[in-house]
Amino acid sequence: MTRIILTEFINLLGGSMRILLIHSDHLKYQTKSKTRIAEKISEEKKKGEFENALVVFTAVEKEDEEKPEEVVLNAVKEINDVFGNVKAENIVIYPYAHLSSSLGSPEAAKNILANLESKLVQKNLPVSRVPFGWYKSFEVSCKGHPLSELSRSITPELSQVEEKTDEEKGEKSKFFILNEGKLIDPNKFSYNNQDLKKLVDYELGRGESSGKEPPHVKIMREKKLADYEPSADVGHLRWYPKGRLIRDLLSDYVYTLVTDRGAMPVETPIMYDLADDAIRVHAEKFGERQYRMGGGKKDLMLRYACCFGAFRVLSDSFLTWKNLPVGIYELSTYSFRLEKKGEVVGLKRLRGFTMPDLHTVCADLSQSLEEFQDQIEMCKKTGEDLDVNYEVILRATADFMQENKDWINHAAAMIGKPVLLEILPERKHYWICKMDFAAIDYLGRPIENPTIQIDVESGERFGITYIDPEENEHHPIILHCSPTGSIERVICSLLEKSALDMKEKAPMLPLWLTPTQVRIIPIAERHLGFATKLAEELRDAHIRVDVDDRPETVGKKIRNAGGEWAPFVVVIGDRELDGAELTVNVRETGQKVSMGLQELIDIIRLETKGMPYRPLPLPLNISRRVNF
RNA sequence: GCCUUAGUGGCUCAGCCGGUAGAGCGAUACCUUGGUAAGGUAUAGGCCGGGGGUUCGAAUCCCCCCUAAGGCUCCA
Repeated sequence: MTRIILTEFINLLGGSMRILLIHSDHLKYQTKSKTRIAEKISEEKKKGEFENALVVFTAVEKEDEEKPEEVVLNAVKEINDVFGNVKAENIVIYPYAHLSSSLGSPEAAKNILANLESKLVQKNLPVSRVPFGWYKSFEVSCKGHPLSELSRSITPELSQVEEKTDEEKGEKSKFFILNEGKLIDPNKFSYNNQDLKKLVDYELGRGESSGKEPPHVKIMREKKLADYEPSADVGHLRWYPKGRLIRDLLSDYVYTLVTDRGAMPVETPIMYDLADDAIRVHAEKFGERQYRMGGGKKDLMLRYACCFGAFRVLSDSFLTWKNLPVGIYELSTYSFRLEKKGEVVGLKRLRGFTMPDLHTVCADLSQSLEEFQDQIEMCKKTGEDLDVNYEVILRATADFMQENKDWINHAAAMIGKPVLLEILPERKHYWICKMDFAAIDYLGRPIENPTIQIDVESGERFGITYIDPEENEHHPIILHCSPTGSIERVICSLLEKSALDMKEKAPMLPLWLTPTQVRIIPIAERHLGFATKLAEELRDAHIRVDVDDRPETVGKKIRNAGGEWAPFVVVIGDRELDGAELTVNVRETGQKVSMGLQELIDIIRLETKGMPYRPLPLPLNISRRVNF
């Protein structure tokens, strides 16, 4: 690992002292033989071992010879800063010529390093220096935390330290609250909406952490929706019938939502050949976070979204201006992202997840902006249908912002409440503008759900073209949109919301997503026949119903029905047998209501109107049900 | 990936200065045929996360690994 980083680092050429800082559990070295430029050392310096050490691999370059004092001062400052941050116990200066391709003279280097050592000693720091000019064997074990590997170029300019980590950091984004066309400093905005405040706090990196477990994890297991699968990789779930039902209903929902608006469903492979240049370049942006597959002759990666499949379909299609805009939709069962282990949590962050992915090909920017607005409406609608509150972040590059101020204002106004606006100084990724919708979880942290992005790179990269009325070829602009965000995160949001509700009322899922909509409880065995007949009628009316036929007390069966969040519970005894109305326990209100069967059917039909339906894929009788 | 904490019947947990593995819920059987949030009795169920070590003896002590939660970082 260390070797890889060293090699990469050498490629960052320039002129100035090069240091590579490794916070290590231990460093061990042993001198082997002298070179011509070896410094004289005592016997005890010939080997050394250090625990919890900040190892400073250092190369002195030609340029440093001009202003050695300044270089040393700046290096001392930098090393001291990092030392304080990582809380190491030792500092070890390790001459490492291979960091530079423009080395200074050995004499100058020896002086600078010795000087560096003595300056650090003056600051009472526990510093040691490894001998210069010897061939040495060494062993270093890197701790691996975020600050444990840093590389720096130290220049002679006073207190100017050029930071060169793996990721070149440019200018920072600017954040505003955008409300009714006005930009307001997030720190000065008076928040009526606590969810927006939580989102802003989190985005600006000052969300407080309560150290609690997100409640949806417990609920998803308790309700037998899903569970971890220990025999798979971390972050891959097994889904039980009730969870699978909810997933299927959500899939049906998004399918209808997008196809109603003209998108065409496709299905594409889950793995791609990295020999394809476009795929490789696009995939490289995802860096370490891809699942790779070897085995055969090909180097394959598992898809992290449907982009590749959609782009390949589009680039092989013959598109004309008459076709545009055109949407291609796919539900990625599954998408794969090799998230870091510590980042994987419940339904919120997975390595294998299901993402509705809509790609819309637009002729030009103005067409894409129009489509974008339609998609804002679509995303808003999902929040209403799922009964989840979204807060919105609008992100744009400075250029885009400049040229499309009115549109930005209009897009924000469509949300109908203040939104967080991030302005990026320059384009970092493939998009120039995106809108993210986030639900806020029980612990006040965002769950990133729907998203819309304007992609200005992929058209060209993947060779997607269309013909305009004059028969000229153009690369289109492509919108990426997930109207709900990943199916798992939707369920996550619903469960987190129910945990919040629990403080005030009985938690439940939206009626159209609830596995058991009506639970029928016969009091004694002689009521079972009537109960079953009733259940069959409800089932024929496309209502998910079951019968608790177990020989238990009514009290216990009521309690169990509550535990399953059944929105309607009907108790059947002699009174009902005699033709009286049904007594229905309504979970939402906690009331017992008398009504006829048809009335119950109508209530449910009305509340689930326009939403997808699937039958309950479980035995009608609870006694026959598998306990997962 | 790193730091911290945890892993004991299906679930929630007790036991943990080493000496035969416990409870409640759930499951099964029987009794009870009941009217709105746990009826009664009995029974079964455990490689104490995995591997190695220390010891006459390990759920318990030590080391490594796996898994989970929290934190750091990150979701292009």
